[in-house]
Amino acid sequence: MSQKIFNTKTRKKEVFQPIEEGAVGMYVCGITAYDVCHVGHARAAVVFDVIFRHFRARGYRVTYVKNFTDIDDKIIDRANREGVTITDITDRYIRLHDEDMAALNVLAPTITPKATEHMADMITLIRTLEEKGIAYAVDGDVFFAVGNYPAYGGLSGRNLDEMMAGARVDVNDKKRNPLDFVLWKKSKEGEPSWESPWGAGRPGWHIECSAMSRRYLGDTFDIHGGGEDLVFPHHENEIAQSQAATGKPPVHYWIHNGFVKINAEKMSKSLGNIFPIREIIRQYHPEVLRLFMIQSHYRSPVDYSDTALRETRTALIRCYTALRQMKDLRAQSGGAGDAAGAAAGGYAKRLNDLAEKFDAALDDDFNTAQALGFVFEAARLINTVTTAEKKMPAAAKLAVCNAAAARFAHFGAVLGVFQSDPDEFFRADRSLEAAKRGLDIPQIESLIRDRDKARAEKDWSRADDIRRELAAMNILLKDAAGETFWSIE
RNA sequence: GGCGGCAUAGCCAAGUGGCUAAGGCAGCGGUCUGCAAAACCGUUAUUCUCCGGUUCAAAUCCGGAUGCCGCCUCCA
Repeated sequence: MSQKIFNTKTRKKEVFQPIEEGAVGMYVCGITAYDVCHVGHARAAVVFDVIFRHFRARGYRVTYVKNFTDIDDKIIDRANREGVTITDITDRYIRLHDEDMAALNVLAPTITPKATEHMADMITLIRTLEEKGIAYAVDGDVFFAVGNYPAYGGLSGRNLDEMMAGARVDVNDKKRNPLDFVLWKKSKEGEPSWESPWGAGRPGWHIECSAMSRRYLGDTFDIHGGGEDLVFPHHENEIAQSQAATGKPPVHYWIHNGFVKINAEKMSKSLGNIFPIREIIRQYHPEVLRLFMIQSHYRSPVDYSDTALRETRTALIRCYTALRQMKDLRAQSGGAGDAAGAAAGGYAKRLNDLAEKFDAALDDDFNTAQALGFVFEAARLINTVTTAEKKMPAAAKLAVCNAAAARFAHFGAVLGVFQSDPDEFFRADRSLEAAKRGLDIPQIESLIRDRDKARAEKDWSRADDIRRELAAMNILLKDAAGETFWSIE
């Protein structure tokens, strides 16, 4: 089974052919470090994290580069407003970014370069373009001449004439063509600047990615990713710069993730509907947000809402419930179990089939939604064995659970979910929900103890009174063999 | 104005030429249970926005209509 990838450049699903057998070079546009990360960043991060994880699970050696843009107008604005240096700003938001990513179980990329640490690479690239007559300097600024690069527009499916007709381009007297874009920008008084052959200035936005991807992955590499909004102009310009400089196409496969909408509206500062990751995970377990992202295909738009997250939480609880049953069963009866018994029920084979289908779904353009379907089927299978199967011998159940545990470890490792111990997960979930509703956990647990006592004495009416009292607080009780399990809502 | 995408059950969401149209949430009936809950079983789209066409065969391909959305300006 070969990997397939939808390539933005050709708008087709293509069979992935790595440049070097068994290896993948992947560059993804990271954040501009001037504010905290929001749901949109979470989606991009999770999407490419799963791609990274899947490639590794399939045995590829992956070099995953994700940059930080740490010099930019927005950063300068913020630094000026706060009266601090741009490094104060970028250090702060890179740190917060790293915290958020860790919370979401996003693996650290192989290399996380910063623009400001690659000035020499950028200047070299711009000089090359200048020497080739594709860039021109005017009064300390350097522009890329789109007219001298005939393939311009190849990624986004536009051509120069159409764009000229569109006319929504900014007016700048220095540019020869309104569509020319800046490679190097002369610094104004008091702005951060770097020395260059064109005087003190700073790089344009697009050049950093051309320079850094080339530095770490070479003139041509396998995969370049980012949000769909980056297709034009950012990635279009990146291709133009790189290819004009090196004479080679920089990227074989372009992957772009879809946007997150908020309650069916575009997320924007003016609508005030930006949800920072750190705010969301105060309300929901981080795996809820993560599962929410992988429930749909990475290219479709997703609509974020509290209702959607609540439903996702219920689905995640379903999985953790299965994992908890499995854990309990394995704890009660240790050992290898009866493999023949597991095989007899057909369970071992079904688990095996599901695991194969799971991997195949991800091979097909990273279809996490489809893969998740098989995960839920596996969860049902576990529940059947642990709770519904009445006549199955314990040793056979144990063997199924052992096999299922290995499968779930794989699902979890690739999707980046199910990373908590089930008891830990429910504890965290209860405490989040209790905090949201202002409920007092020790008080709840004391009521449950009272009820357990009443039940032991077969005082059913007292037990039911307590159940009703707790139900009024949205507390749900589940009487199990030894103890009463509870959850909120 | 230019470029592109999407339309599948009450809701979310896979499926892109041919087995019974995944899966999740919600609902209903049952099993289990002191009562519950969870779990399991069954059930909820004879049909994939609409109209034409291609084909032995289409949700899936082609043409058209309608509706929604994104990009073209900083943006994951």
